[in-house]
Amino acid sequence: MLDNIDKLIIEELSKNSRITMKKLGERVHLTGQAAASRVLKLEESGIIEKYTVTINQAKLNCLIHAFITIRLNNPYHQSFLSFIKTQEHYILNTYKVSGDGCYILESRFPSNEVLDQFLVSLNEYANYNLSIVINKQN
Amino acid sequence: MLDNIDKLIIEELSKNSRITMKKLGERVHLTGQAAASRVLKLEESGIIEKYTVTINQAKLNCLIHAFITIRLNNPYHQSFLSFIKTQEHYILNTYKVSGDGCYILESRFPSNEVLDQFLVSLNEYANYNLSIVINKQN
DNA sequence: TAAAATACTTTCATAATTCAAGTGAATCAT
DNA sequence: ATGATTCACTTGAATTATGAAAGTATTTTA
Repeated sequence: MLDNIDKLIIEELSKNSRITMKKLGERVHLTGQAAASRVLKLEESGIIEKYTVTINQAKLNCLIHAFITIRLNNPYHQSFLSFIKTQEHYILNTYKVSGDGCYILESRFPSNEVLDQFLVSLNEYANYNLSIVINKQN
Repeated sequence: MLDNIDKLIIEELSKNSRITMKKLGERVHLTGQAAASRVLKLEESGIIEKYTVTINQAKLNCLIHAFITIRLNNPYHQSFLSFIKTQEHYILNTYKVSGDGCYILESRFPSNEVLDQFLVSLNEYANYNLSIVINKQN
């Protein structure tokens, strides 16, 4: 289904999604038009989901990066999930998981104070386990 | 440092980093040229780190998405970290964390068999705790 | 083996980008 | 206060990329 050229295209777009089709074509030994039509197919097939940007959160004063494992005692998750939706400013990702917890949240906070406030509110809905990121390995 | 227009620009680029500068300008009521020069500044200041693409891993036959919490018994992490580097095909991200574990790995595997093999190898270096993602909440 | 489909190239009109020059407002030194 | 500098922007023009259409060669299908 995906040949080597498609894989190269995905690799190049992962490195820099704003590359022009012409240059992308050069990298994979195709014309810009041929590259563009392959990319269009990758989009239509849903393999390429979206083009996005990675932001240095620390420079935006979101210094605290944390994973929060959630344990819910009751089977009614909706109120917890609704609460999380109100906090979307801080929550990068919410994963429903098997294993130790019910959910894993990936989160960003500008300060310990804000994190503390969040955790106090969170505690009304769930027990949690906090892992603060010290460093992301390259 | 960042005004509202910059925030809007970051938001738009997060939604679609392949937007043309002309259209991006329209969204924030600027000319394409002005939008491009703001984007350039965001890049030079390091706030925009890179433009990338999100890929539907399931469609690439990487069906299993898991978080693995790592506990190391000994203080010599290097052999573990070297091992992880050899497995980069499966490891999306490695975070050093405070809290329950020493590291959190975000990983992708094409099958249970491959995951099993990985865990067997991993066990030579560390104890772990596996959380398989059932679902990512929108 | 003929027809159809696929993946590509070439060509060209259209559109976006980039560069240079110019405007107006805010800041700064005198 | 005022002239100079800087800043963020616009305008205009040359350069470059895109997208559509037509054409080619190879593979697939019936």
